[in-house]
Amino acid sequence: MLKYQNIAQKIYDSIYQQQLPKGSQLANIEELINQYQVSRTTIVKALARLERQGVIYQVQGSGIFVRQRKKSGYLNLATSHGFTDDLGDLPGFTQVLAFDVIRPNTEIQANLNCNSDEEIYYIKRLRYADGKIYGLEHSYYRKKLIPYLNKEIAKGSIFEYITQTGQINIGFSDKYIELLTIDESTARYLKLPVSSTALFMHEIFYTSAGEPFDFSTIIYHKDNAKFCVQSHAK
Amino acid sequence: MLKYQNIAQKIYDSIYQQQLPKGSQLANIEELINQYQVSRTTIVKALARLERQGVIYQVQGSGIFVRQRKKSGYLNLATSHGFTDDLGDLPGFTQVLAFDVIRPNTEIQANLNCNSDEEIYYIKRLRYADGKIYGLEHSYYRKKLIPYLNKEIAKGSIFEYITQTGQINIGFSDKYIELLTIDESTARYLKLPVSSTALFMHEIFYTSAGEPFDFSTIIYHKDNAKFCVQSHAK
DNA sequence: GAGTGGTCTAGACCACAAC
DNA sequence: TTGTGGTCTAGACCACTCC
Repeated sequence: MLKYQNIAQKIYDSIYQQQLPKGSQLANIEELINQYQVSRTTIVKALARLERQGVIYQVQGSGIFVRQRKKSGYLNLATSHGFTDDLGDLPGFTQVLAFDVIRPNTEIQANLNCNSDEEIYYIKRLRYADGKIYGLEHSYYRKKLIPYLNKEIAKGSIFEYITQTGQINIGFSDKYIELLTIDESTARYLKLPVSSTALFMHEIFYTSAGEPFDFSTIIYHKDNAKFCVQSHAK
Repeated sequence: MLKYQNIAQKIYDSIYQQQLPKGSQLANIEELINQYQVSRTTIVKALARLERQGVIYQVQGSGIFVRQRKKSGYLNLATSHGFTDDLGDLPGFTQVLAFDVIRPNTEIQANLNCNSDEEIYYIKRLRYADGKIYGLEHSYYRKKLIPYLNKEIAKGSIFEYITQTGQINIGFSDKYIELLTIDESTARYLKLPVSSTALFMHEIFYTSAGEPFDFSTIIYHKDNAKFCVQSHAK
């Protein structure tokens, strides 16, 4: 782990171990340099990371302060890798409805930037959080980039699996959100009336080398899914 | 304007002037150092900024590449200051339904971190984009932090006004998103049936000094509002 | 004016990719 | 092995806040 990441983590931990309320002032940069025995640049970089994550904010000429933590139960769209990752505060559960290797149709080809003969994992899952139906997800993973998956892994977090086994380094993602009217089949899964309105998310995840490896669409239950974006102008 | 911001802007401009397609490789860091006659750190910082904005991605050992631009018509939740700012590609229009100075109720006090006797601008606006009803917005601004506003300014972009007049430096924001069933009054404004489902956003903007200055709730028209988040793991 | 964050430099060295 | 991005250092100086 890199120095600046390490220091960012330690500062983060100390904030939440001490349960510092929003607005609390942290040690200044000079003190942090002494405390961690690194150069100024490294401290500044660690702080920039925490600022981007919504943990702190810095005020020139004044100090470093703790930012308000996001409300519990809201999925952070900027930092989360989908679902399991960010709802740690709520007990989750996943039901795998389909797990197959398929050939991509033109929509999938366009989103994953692949040919029609490439092998693709297709996974359909129903997600629960806090005992409630959270969303219905259709995912497509390129087998070429993720050589091994199975139904058991799909019950948990695929992202956790592929990153921890070193198969994939996640780089960046594009997420598109809109509302749609659900069809009969989706309505059955979400236990909602046909023609209900739901939040629809279309997302593509790329490796750190810039290759798309996951295309997913998720239809979220209108009453149970909530989202959050904490951003910073700097 | 700071060097690294300036360079980031120039690189950004050159990408879109040349209409470089996604995946195009840019000059390497050494070349950029020569081209702009600055230190390595400054180039790296400019590139980090562009990467955060979703413009480029960098691959260690390989190069710097142009990222896919977000689809047109989707409001970028991570970078936008609401509405006018980010839908530059679509013609917009705003109808001001109310413009008053009020005293905050407890909900507004909690969100703006102020007392019950502080003066607050209350602005109710109906937003249009591309000729369609986009959303109904209720905004609360602290008069203490934004001394002057009027109905004319509210027809345009309040954010543009307060930043360009130097009244406010925007620091960061919290946005919360969920779905709700609209009431009769909202339904009339949005020209939708009562009990339609709509996307509801609750947002708070803070100054760079960490003071909340704007609390807004927006009910977006289910058929016309679309959103996007481009994020980066680094 | 004293204190605090932010920018910038020049240069060394590390990590990863492509050949 | 070479080229490329990424990290880290020590130190100078700038910009802003608060007293």
